[in-house]
Amino acid sequence: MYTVKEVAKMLDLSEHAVRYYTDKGLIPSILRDQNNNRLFNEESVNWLIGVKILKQCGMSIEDIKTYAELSIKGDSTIQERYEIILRQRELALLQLQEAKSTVDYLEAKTNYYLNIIKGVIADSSNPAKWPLKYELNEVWDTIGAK
Amino acid sequence: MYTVKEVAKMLDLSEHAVRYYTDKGLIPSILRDQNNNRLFNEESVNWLIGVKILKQCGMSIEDIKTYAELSIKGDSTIQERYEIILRQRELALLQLQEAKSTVDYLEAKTNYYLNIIKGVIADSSNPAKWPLKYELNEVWDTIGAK
DNA sequence: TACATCCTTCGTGTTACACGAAGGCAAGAG
DNA sequence: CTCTTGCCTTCGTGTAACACGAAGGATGTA
Repeated sequence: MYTVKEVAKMLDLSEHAVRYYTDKGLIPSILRDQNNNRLFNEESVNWLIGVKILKQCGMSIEDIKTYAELSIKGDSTIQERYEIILRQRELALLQLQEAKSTVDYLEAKTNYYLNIIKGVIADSSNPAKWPLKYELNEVWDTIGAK
Repeated sequence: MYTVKEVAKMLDLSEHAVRYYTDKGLIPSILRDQNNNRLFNEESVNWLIGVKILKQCGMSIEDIKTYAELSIKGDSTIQERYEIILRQRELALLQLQEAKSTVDYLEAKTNYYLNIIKGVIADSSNPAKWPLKYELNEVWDTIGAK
């Protein structure tokens, strides 16, 4: 049996977050002691782990709750759960693509700055007047145009 | 000269977002007509493009504002801007790693469900009692353990 | 007994907008 | 010359997922 503080430390979550999850009904097996303090047994800890993982996958609290409720209902909901995970996977793939473009863009931008700092681009014409446009012309047009 | 509606459509932003950015001071060159309507010239549009890109890179409005203000100051701030972009690149790399793990996890989970649905795992012992733990034992322990 | 430490609930603050209300201005229809 | 339409404005509240702090109860120790 663990307290909020203990599970928070165990799972590297904030105590606020742990209370928030329990209050939102994401940990159905949560217990209370005689002073109304939250108590986590092994099952509750496992639920919390599941919630944490699905959150890291980008699922909203609402969706996680839906998914958890389906899990409780048992095998008859497996198809439905599968479809939720499928949709989430599609989202994750999109996010992966975006993360890649972002890294590419920022790499190009660091190189752009490195060149300026090293003096490779000696003539920075009129940067004070069009600072962002200047960068856009140099970097964004080549990278941001995909 | 473009109205809010026009730039919003041009850059695929919501009108709400465009007004929000101007109100936050991210578009210093923004103009107003005699009826106080926002008007965007080419410079303002370029600023807006820059803001949009940095937002996609995961920068907060505050950080974008800081960066924009440095840009206005001119060449003397190049080093500082470079360091901001460097830090942002580190963040982006982290996010890329997370995105990869998330995709991996969700791929494994879809396969897990596919196996169940295809009946490969015939004995689902006591899933109603430990639904999430069941999944955790099957999938998370292998993937989530990194 | 006093204090420190844990827990609780409750209420507000945060970010980056979304949304709707209420109203100003201009142009075309009748 | 009004009426409607359509754009724009500001202002105010709602949202997600917590963070944070206040106020207060129960417990343990000096």
